Amino acid sequence: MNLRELAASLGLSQTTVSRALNGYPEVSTETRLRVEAAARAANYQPNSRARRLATGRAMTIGHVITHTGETEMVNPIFADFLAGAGEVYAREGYDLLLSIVHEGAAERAYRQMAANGSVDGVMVQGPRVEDPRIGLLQELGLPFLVHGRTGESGGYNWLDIANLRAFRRATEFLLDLGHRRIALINGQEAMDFAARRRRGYEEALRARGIAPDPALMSADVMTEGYGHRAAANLLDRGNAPTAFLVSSVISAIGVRQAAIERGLQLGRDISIITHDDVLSYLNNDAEGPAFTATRSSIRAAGRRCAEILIERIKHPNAPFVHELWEAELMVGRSTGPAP
Amino acid sequence: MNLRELAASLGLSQTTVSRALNGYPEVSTETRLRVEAAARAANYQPNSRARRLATGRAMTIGHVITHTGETEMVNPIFADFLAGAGEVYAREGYDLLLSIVHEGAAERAYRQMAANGSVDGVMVQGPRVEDPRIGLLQELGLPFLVHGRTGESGGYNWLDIANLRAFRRATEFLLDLGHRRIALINGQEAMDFAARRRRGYEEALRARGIAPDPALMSADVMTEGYGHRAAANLLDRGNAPTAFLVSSVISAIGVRQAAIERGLQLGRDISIITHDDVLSYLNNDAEGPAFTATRSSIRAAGRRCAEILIERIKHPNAPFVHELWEAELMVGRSTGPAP
DNA sequence: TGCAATGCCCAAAGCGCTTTCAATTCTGGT
DNA sequence: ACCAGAATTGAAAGCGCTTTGGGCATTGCA
Repeated sequence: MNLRELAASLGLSQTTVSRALNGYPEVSTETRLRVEAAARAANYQPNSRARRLATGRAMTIGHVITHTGETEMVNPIFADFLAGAGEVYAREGYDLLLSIVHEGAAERAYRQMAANGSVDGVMVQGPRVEDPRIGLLQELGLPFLVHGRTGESGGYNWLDIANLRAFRRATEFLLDLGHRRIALINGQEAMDFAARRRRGYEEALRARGIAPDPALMSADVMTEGYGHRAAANLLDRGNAPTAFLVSSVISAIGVRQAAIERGLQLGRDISIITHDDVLSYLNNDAEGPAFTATRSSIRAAGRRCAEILIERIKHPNAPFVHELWEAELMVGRSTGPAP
Repeated sequence: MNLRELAASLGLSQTTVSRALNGYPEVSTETRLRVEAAARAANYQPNSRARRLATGRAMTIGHVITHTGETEMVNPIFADFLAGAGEVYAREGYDLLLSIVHEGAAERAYRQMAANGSVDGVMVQGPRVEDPRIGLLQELGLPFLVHGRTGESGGYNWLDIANLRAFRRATEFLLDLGHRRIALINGQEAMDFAARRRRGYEEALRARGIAPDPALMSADVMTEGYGHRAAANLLDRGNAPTAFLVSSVISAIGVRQAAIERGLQLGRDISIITHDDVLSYLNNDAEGPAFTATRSSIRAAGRRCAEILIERIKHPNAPFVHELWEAELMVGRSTGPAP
């Protein structure tokens, strides 16, 4: 059933039927009701391809997700972020076009989306300290929103969590507990969030007169194995750290495992603070938080990011939106006074 | 730049330009080369909205992912599955339309995709033993492929792993090591894969004259917390199991944690076998597999599923494809003789 | 040389909507 | 009874592409 047939069956023009269904005012209430009833009865659904061509809007938002490096790893937090954003898209009538490509192919993916007209805007995730995507998208004139931000955080919309403050705060918390040798198990520091977290960590140490020790810091893609490996190395040396600051729960699980294998008890012999994105399948909250953590829901971020992006698409010339979310510090059972 | 302008700039008709770019034979090689060069120079990209309307094909595949139950959990294996499928889609020129909805809203999502014409086919993941989606999609006449299968596995395409055999094999492996009290920490048994795994487990036990003990079996959404809780309960009772068979690495991490908290050493005091979907961020292989596991890459499955689905879209009347993959049993450090 | 078969290209008709512009009918005010 | 203006409705022109149905040269064959 298409519009023409529906119109014919009602003895009306396509124009009127289209207007009635799209809520235009110049249709009498009586006809509108008749049209709506008929549409429902016939289970009429406007053809989205035709509508998109006619309106020039794609009613679609693009997410380009890159997998990193040799491991081809897909960051698992994307699933929860997408779930949050997807909720809002569905509510607002937008589709979500997902493109998972290797890092090097991202630029082509964006260019294609822009030239193609298959999306009205794109979501940018996991920005690097210097990220070519920002400039590219500005040049392409495609509305976009960055979850996170780059060093240069001026001329575009972003939503970020206060990574620096979160990690400074977490470090201070450990310092207050008497820890002096605190390790940082960070994500890749080319990523903006990781660079900020490191700065927060270093600032807190320096403020107490402790010089950051490069030997206590590592940075890599945040898998469980990486957490395990990095912690094992540190714990097996002389002068091992008494506390770990870890950038993701997944890596923190590896760190915990390394500690346990060495007979160390969490919260007594060793302390761990992790950043917790509140992933649904790694609930840190189950029976009281296992890990002390800086916490901020990635899913909630996804929701809000979608809202801001849609707002931008509707009003491309509105002033830029910058939203900075504080992470909360949740005290769990993985921290305690320095031994 | 659109087709008309490009054609005008070349002094050719739209027809010829369109044919030249789409590889139709009735264009002279000379003109084809001229057209291709001009298109490249002008960075011409056909408008996908117009093309879709004209061809009637959406060149898009829909994935409807449901989140389950109260926790609103998004199964993390979807990210890797999508990455695999996405590779193939990109290669074949298809887009991936992702819809993440609450379970109850899935039917509407499918109906809309079908009525709307926004996709050429859909991928169905995580089927239940009886899954209404199969019948719905058959009725809607939308090409689809099921990753997994249902009890009724006849009239549709699917790709599945041999869940029953994998878990029978794993159980036999534990029995051969002398274990007699083996716990099953399964996924929700309304899900087809979990039901089959349970049958494999029970078959293996019965074949050795051991009656399956309901007290040793549990089934739930496979989070880390669930694994921890279930294992803790079993270990704290009298007559605790000496081995665990776990349906996902994430839950297995919880099980391991519970064991360790009780001073048990993996592979000596307690054995764990898990199913490993080879998630990129939970590499079980890092420095020799930590867990003994039945293993099958979800990403490889995603790739193959995409291929089969696209094949189906191209040839809707081809005979049904059923592909059953064996999972391999990888022996790691988490299993040993019964104490 | 004549005629059918190719080869190559074009005009125009869709695809199924939205939207502009115009026409018609109804009002209310005079 | 007459007319401006509001209220409704329709015809038709796109949106930018693909594809059908020719048309005109050129070639191959008798």
